Amino acid sequence: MRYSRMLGRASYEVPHDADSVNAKLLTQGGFIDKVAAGIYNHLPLGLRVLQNINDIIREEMNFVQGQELLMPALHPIELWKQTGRDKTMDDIFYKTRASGDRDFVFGPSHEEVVTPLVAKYVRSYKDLPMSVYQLQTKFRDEPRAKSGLLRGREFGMKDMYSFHTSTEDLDAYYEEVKAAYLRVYERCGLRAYVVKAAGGVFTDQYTHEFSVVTPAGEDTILVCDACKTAENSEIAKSMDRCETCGGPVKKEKAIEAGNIFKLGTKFSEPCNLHFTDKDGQRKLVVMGCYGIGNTRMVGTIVEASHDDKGIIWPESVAPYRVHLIALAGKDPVVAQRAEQLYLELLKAHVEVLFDDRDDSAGKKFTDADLIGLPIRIVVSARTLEKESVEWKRRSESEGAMVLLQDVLPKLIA
RNA sequence: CGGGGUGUGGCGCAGUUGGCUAGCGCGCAUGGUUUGGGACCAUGAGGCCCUGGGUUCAAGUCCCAGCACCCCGACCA
Repeated sequence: MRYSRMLGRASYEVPHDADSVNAKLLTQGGFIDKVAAGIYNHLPLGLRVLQNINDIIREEMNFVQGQELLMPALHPIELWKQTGRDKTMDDIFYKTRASGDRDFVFGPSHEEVVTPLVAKYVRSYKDLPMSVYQLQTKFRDEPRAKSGLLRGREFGMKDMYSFHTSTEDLDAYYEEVKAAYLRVYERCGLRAYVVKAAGGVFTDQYTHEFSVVTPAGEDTILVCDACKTAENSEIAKSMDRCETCGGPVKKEKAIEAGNIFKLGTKFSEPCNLHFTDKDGQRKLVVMGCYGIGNTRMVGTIVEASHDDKGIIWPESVAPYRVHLIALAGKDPVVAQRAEQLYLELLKAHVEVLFDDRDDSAGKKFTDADLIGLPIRIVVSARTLEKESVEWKRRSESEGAMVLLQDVLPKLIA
């Protein structure tokens, strides 16, 4: 991508309403744009990050036999009346009235949609277990949207729902998903811990949260590095030994980046989701649900991975791998060699952002640091004297010269 | 939903006890000089001063109401 053509540009001015590191850096870097409190445009650069995260999530959900589908964002209120959550979740609904005075809500979650859906197809124990997921936009009228992408009123979420013949089967699957979640965070460059949680509007018990350690976190957790588990400090007051393995614990600030619930028959009952078991008896399907806020992940990664100059994207989610900078000035040869290298990388399908603007070196370096792509490659008169480029990683302070002819092999290797 | 703060070109801000043509920096456009860590000079474009009422000869400025955004609480992926 040519930076001169891209929608969204780096800015030195800090938005006056940027209330957190992720809001500030993502806005200045041209990744997101605020439309209203908790509602954002995901610009081309930001969407690429989100898509990379989505790809990782998809791979891990597919690995645990999740099947991707897509449910609607608009729900007839009747679906929610079935479970009574039209009342209990009333305060977070965005509602709308369609012609004929029919009421709809913008889905804050999808149990009320997925359970009747699955009930249309599941008849026998032979149809179970089964699990489906989607990447969808959720709408929740948060009393206080804030912190950039960390708490929105409209936000992206991967929600998966699993269906089982017994609690034992659910328990086993739950552990598989827990492991898959930890892989998602690890692949996104985050240190996450499993935290036992108290539940919420979804269920009374059996829930775990995934907390990512970062100073910007709102929660304080007590973590155990030995077994990767943690306790919320509100629940486990002055604990100094890990409950699970007895190892030492330490206090950390953390962001909740996902959670999983054992729903049991809470939804299968009101939604009439039954199956016929081996013994010929009609029984309720046992359910679990599993959520990761994918848009929140974008913000979380920035909170966890930045310095005073800007974002430092982990390679796995970076919007482009290479930031190619041409310091050509009025020298047509430098411009041409940089252009040549850009085309060569493009042809080899290297994800490259090419700063082809007619701007000073300082501005280009500053912008590159802000945007935070993993590898910065500079082509200038100085580097070309040695038939080379300067190659510098965002995570390191010093670069090195690399021969032009070695650039592509080094990237592909 | 309680308490506090802010609203002025695209962005960040200033604007005196109400007063005359609403400023500054960044960005943008044109020309020129520059080019390895946020370049410089010149010229120029761009403004329902959040909205609606009111007070006044006169409102960006004062009063009332509303809306939006931010902060602190209660709630959450």
